[in-house]
Amino acid sequence: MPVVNADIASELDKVADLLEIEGANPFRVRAYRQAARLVGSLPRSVAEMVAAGDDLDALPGIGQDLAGKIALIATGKHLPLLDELEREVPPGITALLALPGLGPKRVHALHEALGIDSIDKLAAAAKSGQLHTVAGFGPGIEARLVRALAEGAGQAQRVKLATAEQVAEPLLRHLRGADGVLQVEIAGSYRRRRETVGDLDIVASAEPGKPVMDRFAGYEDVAEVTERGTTRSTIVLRNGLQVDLRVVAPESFGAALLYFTGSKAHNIALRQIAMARNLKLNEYGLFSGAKRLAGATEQDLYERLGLTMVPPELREDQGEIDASRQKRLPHLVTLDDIRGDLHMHTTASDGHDSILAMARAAQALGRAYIAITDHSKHVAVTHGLDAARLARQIDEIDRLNAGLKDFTVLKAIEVDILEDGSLDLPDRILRRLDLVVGAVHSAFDLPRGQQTARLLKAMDNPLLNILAHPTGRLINARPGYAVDIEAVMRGARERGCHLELNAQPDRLDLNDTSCRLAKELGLKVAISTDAHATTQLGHMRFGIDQARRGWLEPGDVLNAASLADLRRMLRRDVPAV
DNA sequence: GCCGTTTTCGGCCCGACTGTTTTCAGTCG
Repeated sequence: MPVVNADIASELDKVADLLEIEGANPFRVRAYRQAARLVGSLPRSVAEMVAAGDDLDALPGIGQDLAGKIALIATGKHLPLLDELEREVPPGITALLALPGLGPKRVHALHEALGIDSIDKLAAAAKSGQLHTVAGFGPGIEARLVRALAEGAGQAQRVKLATAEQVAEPLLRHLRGADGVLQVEIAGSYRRRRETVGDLDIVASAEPGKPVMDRFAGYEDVAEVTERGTTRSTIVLRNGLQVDLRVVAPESFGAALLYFTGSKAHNIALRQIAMARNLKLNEYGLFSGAKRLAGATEQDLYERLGLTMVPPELREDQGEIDASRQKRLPHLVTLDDIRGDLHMHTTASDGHDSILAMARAAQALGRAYIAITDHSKHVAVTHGLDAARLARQIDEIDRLNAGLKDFTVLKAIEVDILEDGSLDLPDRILRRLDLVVGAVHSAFDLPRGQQTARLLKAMDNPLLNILAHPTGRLINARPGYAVDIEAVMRGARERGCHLELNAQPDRLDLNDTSCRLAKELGLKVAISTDAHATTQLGHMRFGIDQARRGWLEPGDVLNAASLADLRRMLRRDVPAV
């Protein structure tokens, strides 16, 4: 069982947590945190890089020492440093860091004074009123901890982007209606379009002395106001989502938006560029001494730092700063580039609308073509199609196309990839289709090698064109099946197959880092809605968000092509490479 | 622990808010 990047990242984070509680050099702690973040976001398997003899210390922020430690973890060995730290600091203690108001110093103090090394012991101490006997713990902090424990804090889960949008947009409108408000934008990971968000960061500019904070705190959906200042306030909405609002003067709006959009790593890199020029960058602007050089817009700030404006989706310190400096930023795909949609269902299987309804709705969204991809028979609960029913659907689509103007419905299927890698319908019927989308809906728990071989075997069938939701993950609900995604991508490229970025907000599969890997490997990605109703055709935008985070340009996206070009690229007898 | 057209040593992003304080440490983003 190979060690996956997320496991390595979590080991490194654990080291950072424990070092922090021990009071280690904060920059050493940061080095571990940055390494964890880097490893967690690498598209390639670190275990495989180690096996291939790649130099890990060529990675930014990884020196000889960390390279050695990462290689150790990647090969399944124990990290002596971690063992040592766990002897000194009880491992359960790190869970305390997740509580609001508890950082390394206070956790350390609690452990020293009362021997608290777990949430349970903290709860007991709070209940018996011992907490305020610890130096630095007054009634305020005690009350806050008691409340957090009662609410089961420490388990806050990030919410899906689409879910966050549902509460964010009305709040944004509420703030825009406030007296004296000039500009309001949502920043943070929401603006970077991460697949999930931990909280919302809102930046506003306003005329001085206007009651914007009152408007914010008085929002009807507020459960609690946890911080209330003149320039910064924090509320918790009734659904548990925390929202921060920062209000600045108009001349600082761009700087504040830049700062609160992050990511943190991107900001730090920008500040270092500013420092190298003897300038100071903060949320109020870019300064030379006391003189403000820029601040009203992000564009000005980037330009004064010798950079071109970086789209928020790329601000992860993953090479975008160098690309910006060299004017080599990608021209990211936009919703307007999308010409078609290659995965959707109808009433024939588990969809809610007819083929014609889906076609009309897609055309109204500006698409020129769609593919109808109902399930095949193996997914019985969806009333999947057998060969005979698919044959009738083919005829129905032919008749329908004859009556459509400037729009084409492609005959297709989402055929099940069975456990042995064979397809759920015979070639003789698949051959009559315009394209074949294949997907796994069963046997999720195969060993990694076997799952990978299953997908490669499915793609061996020259009738298969697109591998749908390639990892099978459901955000916040189910990890993907174990699979060597890079091997699948290489296999797809050799065979002239393509991979899907499923745009359902709970799938987003391929994810952003896999998209970037696909691009590096020269593989085209189909961004598809997998719509089960006309209303879901709009989910395309969530797919676009992740594609942009994955640096994809229109030329990397299969369904940004015209129908004629698409048909050419779907031909398996002429490999794309 | 990392890193280097100012450095192989001495730096490492910066500010707001809270609570517990009499001028600031800790936490957070």
